Amino acid sequence: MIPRKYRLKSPAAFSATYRVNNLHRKNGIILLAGMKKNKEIPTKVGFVVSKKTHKRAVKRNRLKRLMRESYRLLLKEDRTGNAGEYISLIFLGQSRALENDFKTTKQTIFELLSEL
RNA sequence: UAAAGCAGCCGGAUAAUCGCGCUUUAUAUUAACUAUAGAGUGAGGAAAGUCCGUGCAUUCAAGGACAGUCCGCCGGAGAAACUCCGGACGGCGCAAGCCGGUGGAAAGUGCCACAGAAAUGAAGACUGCCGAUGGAAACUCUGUUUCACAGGCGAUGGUGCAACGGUGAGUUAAGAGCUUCACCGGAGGUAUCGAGAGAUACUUGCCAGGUAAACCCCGGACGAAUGCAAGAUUGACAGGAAGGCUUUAAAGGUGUCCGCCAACUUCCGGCUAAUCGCUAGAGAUUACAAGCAAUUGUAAUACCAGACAGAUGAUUAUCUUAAAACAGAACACGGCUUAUGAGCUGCUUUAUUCU
RNA sequence: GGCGACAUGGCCAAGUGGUAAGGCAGGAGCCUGCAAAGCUCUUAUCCCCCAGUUCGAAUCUGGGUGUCGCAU
Repeated sequence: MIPRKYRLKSPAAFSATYRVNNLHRKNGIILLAGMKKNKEIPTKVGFVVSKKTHKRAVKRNRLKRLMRESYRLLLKEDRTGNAGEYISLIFLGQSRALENDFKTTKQTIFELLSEL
């Protein structure tokens, strides 16, 4: 789990990020990036796996945890690419990504961040 | 040994590193927020489905009548329940055992397609059986056949899920539960046993479909509505509609009516943030006692998730044969139902073999 | 998390316990010189699934699955 100050929290922030519509897809995971920042604040991240993706809460939570852990480790290793230039990021999990293990998920997240 | 039945257990553990939620302590900061460090703690047997029942909260009412909803063998347990335990009866199984929404169809109404003479009304139209009497025919002339018909009968009709108890015999002109018989099924009565559901025995020819998971009748239970996104507090922001003089109609609250409450103001609607609600309980564990059991009582012990974009993850090692199945708390609790992995333990039944 | 509704041919759908209407679409035929229109015929043996009640269930009862909605 990542610390609280790096989390995207308010519904308004989520809808603002969706409006920018800066999409990157790979391997069942979609990355949405918000606007570029003009002052020094932490980049906030949200993780979403909708109920339409899978009915069971266990599998949805599993995917969210894997994505979170991947981002946390990349943040710690300082390998997030240009992600620091954006105000907010959202990772959207889709049904294709449900079966992936941790290593695959981490590699996917890394490649997505490199595309920014 | 094999095949079954019942009851119960487990639902990974330990360590290290990197991390997260909550509580709390210390330090920094005037305080709060926040940051750092330490300590404690952190998903299930179904947390699920939301199928029942409660607590809790708000609004209305606290009265009466009607309606409505639910339940339905007996006894017990329980806060209550489409709940549990013990029994009765019925069904299934060789058996251990399992399953059952199991009051009333003779209070009434409805429905019973097609087929069938007829589908509920105790009908006897029809098809039939018998044959007093009268007529006719032929002959072998005590009679036989045939026609009409008063009457007797309810056996015959093969359709249907179902045909007015069933099967066989007797009786008879023909026949029939026909107070004739045998066996069987049901119903009533009496006696005994049982707390009761009911059981057993004797007896009465008493025997007149099914459906109530159709309306209904009987007996019993229930304040209603809305659900923690209930609701309370604090702070900031900010409305909309109707009526207004009289009459009529309509208009607020509870299922309806009466009644009652509210009536110049009433009704509707809030938005945002924070805090509370929020977890010490019809609770958990252990022991003892009562009871066949469900369950109850007493004592001791500890406090054991409480989030709000929503906490349990990642990597490695060891153990176990293997670490897998179903699956994630959101106010709480009692049940039911459904999903599910690898096994283990105990008892019981049946079959076979050996002693 | 809470509350509620629905499921009938390929599509839209009616159906109060007794053979599952109708329209559109599809197929075949008639008509026409050829088409369109019109006419005739045809397509449900699992009425979302599994049990139960009943002689008989799309319909009644219980359980499950899926889809959609409400406060938003």
